[in-house]
Amino acid sequence: MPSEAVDDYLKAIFELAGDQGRASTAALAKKLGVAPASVTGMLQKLAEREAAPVYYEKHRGARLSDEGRQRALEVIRHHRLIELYLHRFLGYRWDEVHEEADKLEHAISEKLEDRMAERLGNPEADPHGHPIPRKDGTIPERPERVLLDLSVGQEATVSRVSDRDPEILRYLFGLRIVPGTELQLTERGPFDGPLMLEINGLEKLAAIGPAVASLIHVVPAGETEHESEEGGAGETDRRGPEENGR
Amino acid sequence: MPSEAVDDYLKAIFELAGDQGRASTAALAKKLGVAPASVTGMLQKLAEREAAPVYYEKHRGARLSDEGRQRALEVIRHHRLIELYLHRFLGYRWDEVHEEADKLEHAISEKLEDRMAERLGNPEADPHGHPIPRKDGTIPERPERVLLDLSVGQEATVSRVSDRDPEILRYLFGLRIVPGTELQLTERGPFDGPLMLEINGLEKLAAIGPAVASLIHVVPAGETEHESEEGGAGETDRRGPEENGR
DNA sequence: ATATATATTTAGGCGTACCTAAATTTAGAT
DNA sequence: ATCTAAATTTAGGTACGCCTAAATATATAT
Repeated sequence: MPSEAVDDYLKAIFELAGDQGRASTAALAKKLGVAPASVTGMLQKLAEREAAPVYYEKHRGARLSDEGRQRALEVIRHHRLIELYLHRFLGYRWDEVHEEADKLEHAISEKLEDRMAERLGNPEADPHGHPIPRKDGTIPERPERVLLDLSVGQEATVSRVSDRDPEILRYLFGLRIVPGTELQLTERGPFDGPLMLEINGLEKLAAIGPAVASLIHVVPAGETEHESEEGGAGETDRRGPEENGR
Repeated sequence: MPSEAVDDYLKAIFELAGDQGRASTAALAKKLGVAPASVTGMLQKLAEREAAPVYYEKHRGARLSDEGRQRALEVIRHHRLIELYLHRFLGYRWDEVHEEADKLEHAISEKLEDRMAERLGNPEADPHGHPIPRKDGTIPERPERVLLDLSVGQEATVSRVSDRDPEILRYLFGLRIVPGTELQLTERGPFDGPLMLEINGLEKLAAIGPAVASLIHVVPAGETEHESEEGGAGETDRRGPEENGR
C-alpha cells in the first residue's frame, strides 16, 4: 500500500495531467506545496519501484502507469465519496467538504468505502459535480463543456464546478449555481466581458466574469448521457447542496 | 498537533495505567507492537518536549502529564465515537469497528467529531460499553465491577466488555452478552471454575470461564448512576449491537 | 547564435519513528 | 551479599519525506 505522500503525488498527477499527459515538476510542487527538488526526488524513487506507479523522464515530468492510474482513481473515489457523505449525512456545506476529505481519503478501508457508497446509493458525482470513479476504474462521463464556451442563447444544466477555492464555492452558491441548476446564456460582453445568465428560469439573473465561467462545466440542453450505468443513483448525486450549501 | 505515533503512545499509556499510574516500557512495547528500545527512545523525546505530554524516569516507566492526559482522552473520544458511528449508521458489527476506528481516530477534525456526536445524540458509551470521554475531559462513570467479582445470586446489567479480541466479541454476541443485557449469576464452579449465568431472564443459560468473566463489567441491580449528565443520550448507547452484532 | 530567464536536478542535510545488538540496571532468589 | 534473570537503556542504523543551496539543462528573446 502506498504511503499517504505517494497517494498525494499520484492524485496530483492525475488531476494535473489526466491518465495520458505528463505533469511537470513545477506544477506538482505547486499543487502539493513542496519544493520542486522534493518532487524530483520522489518521482525518481517512484519510477524505480517494483510496480512503478509512474514513468519518469528527466526534465519532462511524470506520467502515470496503469498501476499508478488505478491507485489514483481509488484515492479520488475515496475523496469524492467522503465529500458527498459528509455533505449528505453530516451537514457539511459544499465548501467545507474538501479539506476534511483530504485527510480521510487515506484512512478509510475498502469496507468503509463500500458501505458509504451503498448508503449513498452508488452515486456518480460529488457535491461539486465531479464524477466519482467506479470500482472498476471507469469514470462516469457526461457530454459537458466549459460554461465559457457556450453560445449566446443556449440553455444548459450545470454539471460541475471547480472545488479548489471555498470562496468561489460560496459565491456560486449565493448565485444558486450548483450541479443541477438550469441556466441560459443571454448575453456575452465584448473583449472577454462578463456573461449574463438566467438561472433556473427567472429565479435569478447574474453576470459572471470569464475567469469564473471557465471553472463551471455544463451539459447543454438536448445532449444526453451516453455511457452511464444507472443504479438507484442519479437522484442522489443530482440533488446538489441546496440545504447544505451554506 | 502530535503525530499519529505520539497519539498512539499517549492512548496506550492511558489504557494501561489510567491518568495516575505508570506504564512500563515493556507493556507499552507489547501493546504498540514495537521493540522496547523504540519505546524508551520515544518516551525520552516526549518527556523533553516543550509542553511534555509525559513524565518519564529511567527504569520506572511513563506517566501522563495534564497535557498528555487531555490529548489521550481526545483521541479515545474520537475512537469511541467512530466505533459507535460505524456500528449505528454504517452497519458495522461490534467486532469490526475497532480496527477501522484505529485508523480514522487520527484523521477526523474537531468539526467531524462534533457532527458525529450530534448525530449520535451525544452518547456516553461505544458499542462495547466503554465510556466516551466528554469534550471537557471528564468520563461518564458507572458503579460497575467485574462480572467475576459478582456474588452468587446477584443480578446485574452488563455495562461493558473488552473489545481487544474480535473472537471473544463474537463469542459473547452468540451468548447475547452485550451492554444492556441483564443477567444473574446462579452458580460458581469451585477452583476458579465456570460461572453459570441466566441471561435476560430465561432467554439463555450459559457457562463461561473465569478468564472471560474477568473481561465483562456489570452494574449490579439496585445500584444507580451517580455522576452522569443526561442529554438525549442514554437510549442511544444503551441499545447495544443487537442488530449489528453479527 | 547567444544571452538570459526559468525549470529542473544534484548534493548534502534534517527530523521522525522504527530496528537490532550490546551494555547496563533492577529485582528476586539463595 | 551475590548471583541471575528480566527489564531497560544505549549505540548505531535504516527508510521516508521533506528542506536549502548550488549546479545544470531547457526554453525564450534578441
